[in-house]
Amino acid sequence: MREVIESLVSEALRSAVESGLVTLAELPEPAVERPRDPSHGDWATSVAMRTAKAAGMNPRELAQLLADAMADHPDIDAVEIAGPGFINLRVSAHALQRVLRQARNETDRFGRVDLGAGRRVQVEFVSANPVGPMHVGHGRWAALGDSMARVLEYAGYEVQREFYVNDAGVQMDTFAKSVAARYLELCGREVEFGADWYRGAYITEIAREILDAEGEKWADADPAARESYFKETAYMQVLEHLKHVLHGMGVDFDVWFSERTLHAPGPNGGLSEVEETIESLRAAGHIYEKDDATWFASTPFGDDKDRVLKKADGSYTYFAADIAYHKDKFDRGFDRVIDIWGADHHGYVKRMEAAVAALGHPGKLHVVIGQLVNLFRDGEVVRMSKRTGEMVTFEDLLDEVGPDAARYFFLRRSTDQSLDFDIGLAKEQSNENPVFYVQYAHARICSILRKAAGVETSDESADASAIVARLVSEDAPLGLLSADAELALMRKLAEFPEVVENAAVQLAPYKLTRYAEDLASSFHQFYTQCRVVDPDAPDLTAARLYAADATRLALASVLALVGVSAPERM
RNA sequence: GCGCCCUUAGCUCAGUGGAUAGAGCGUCCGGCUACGAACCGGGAGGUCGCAGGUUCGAAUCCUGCAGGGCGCACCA
Repeated sequence: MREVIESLVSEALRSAVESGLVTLAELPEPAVERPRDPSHGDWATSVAMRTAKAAGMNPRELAQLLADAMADHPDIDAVEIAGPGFINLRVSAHALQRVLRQARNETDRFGRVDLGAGRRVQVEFVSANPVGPMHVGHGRWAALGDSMARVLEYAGYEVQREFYVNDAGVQMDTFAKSVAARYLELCGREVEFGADWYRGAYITEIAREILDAEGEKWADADPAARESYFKETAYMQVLEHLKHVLHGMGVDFDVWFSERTLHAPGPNGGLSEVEETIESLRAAGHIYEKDDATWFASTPFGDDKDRVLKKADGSYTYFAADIAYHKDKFDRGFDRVIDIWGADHHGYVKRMEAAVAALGHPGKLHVVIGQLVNLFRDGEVVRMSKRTGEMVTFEDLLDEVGPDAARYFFLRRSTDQSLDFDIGLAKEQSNENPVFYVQYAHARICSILRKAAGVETSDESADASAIVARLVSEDAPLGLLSADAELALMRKLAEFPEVVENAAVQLAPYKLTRYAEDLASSFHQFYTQCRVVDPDAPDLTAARLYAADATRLALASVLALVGVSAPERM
């Protein structure tokens, strides 16, 4: 619809200039917007005010000239000049009926836009260290990344979801030592704990599982062999656990990328990817040696200071591996790479962008910073402490509130806003809970359809699509839909493609939950004001069933983008 | 000290340089003998943190200040 309005305004400007009524050196942007106040119509343009000075006219005079040129379009019902020179446009019922038909005919493709044109984009998210359970922040980033991927797919991109596994480095050694120590304890041995070792209860659980499976045979084994075995075994257990928990919320990754592969020697004992990456940066003149270390000159790309890649002791920094990882991503042919990081990593953004630019892909990396989650229970802050092990994990939360509520709540706020998550509210099946509000609208529509078809709600064999196939007719007289609530519902449905586009462009899935609530609200109002099934008015019933079904499909689509189920009964 | 994010109704938050700044919750008042009341309608509630600037026009852009969060490693 936006395109229609924009071309309408541009056309009016062009013809005004061509006919000599207005003198302008160049045609301005149409400056089309959605008025905040519905009484100002469906669309408005401020182009007359922006252009008045250049045209040497007063804004209202110019506006009137343009308005006259737009009034005859079949999608436009009314054109008004308002305030200092706004041109307000009201969309015709004819155009709104076309939207209803689109929603019905395009079903689960309604609202798709082609921003991506098949370009390949990778979304990397969660990437929790494989040494312990995920916290609720990881849950938020999981919901965020997956929904972003869904909406990008809907917007015409080819999307890959990836999880970067930090399975190299000292934390893995610490992890192995910690598990081994608990194992020895379980075998009744005296052990001494390092100050920085992991002490969570899950460490003991992993140790116990190894004990149960293998007995005490590792107690007297060579310490190095024991640690190495425990590292791999515990790592695999944690990795499977991560996959399991994420899958429980409907998040499945295409690729689990191991950091170790970046350090492994290349074919025939050649350079590792990390080494290769440094050499290619060196060839491009971005590397120098100082104080026995190898440095990346990141400041020319906007970083605060240069960064060490290879330390004086010969080992590589995490950053070096991360550059190699991003080189690997671009070598795999992605046109665009999106990383979702926790707020505690935001200081890292500049250097990573610098590295990507130095690799020859400036501007192709987009880092989204996800703010943290504060847990509440019925209004009280849930205090958590890693030290005491007093902690609500992502898995705990998912078990308690379920995947629909978890995903929905995680996506209700903009990314750069920290999130207050109230466990009590998420579980509540009441009008205070927005998940239920939206799902209820969907279930209610399905109920109406069952009613109209004479199907009992208890009859589980009849699903909505089957009922609709024989109940809702393409010939429905949509011209009968003229009540305020009916038109408002149609207008809200017409917004869906714009919402998808905004959510995709701005990488902002929270726009979807907002829209879902708006659409549900428009439907509930329609339901209250307009009786759908009325045996005395078969034509009106047919038209309203058509509108209800279009809404059902749009609600299902937006919930699918959020990753939340659309139940037919609740 | 430096950098990034945040500050909008009692609470939680929307708001693309546009018109009288919105929503949900809470609060007060109403609506089921018709399709699901897990719903709907109405009222009260604001110094958009503060101060300058930019312009036809600023919650939005720029500068400074205050408050809050998070970072500033040859850690990962």
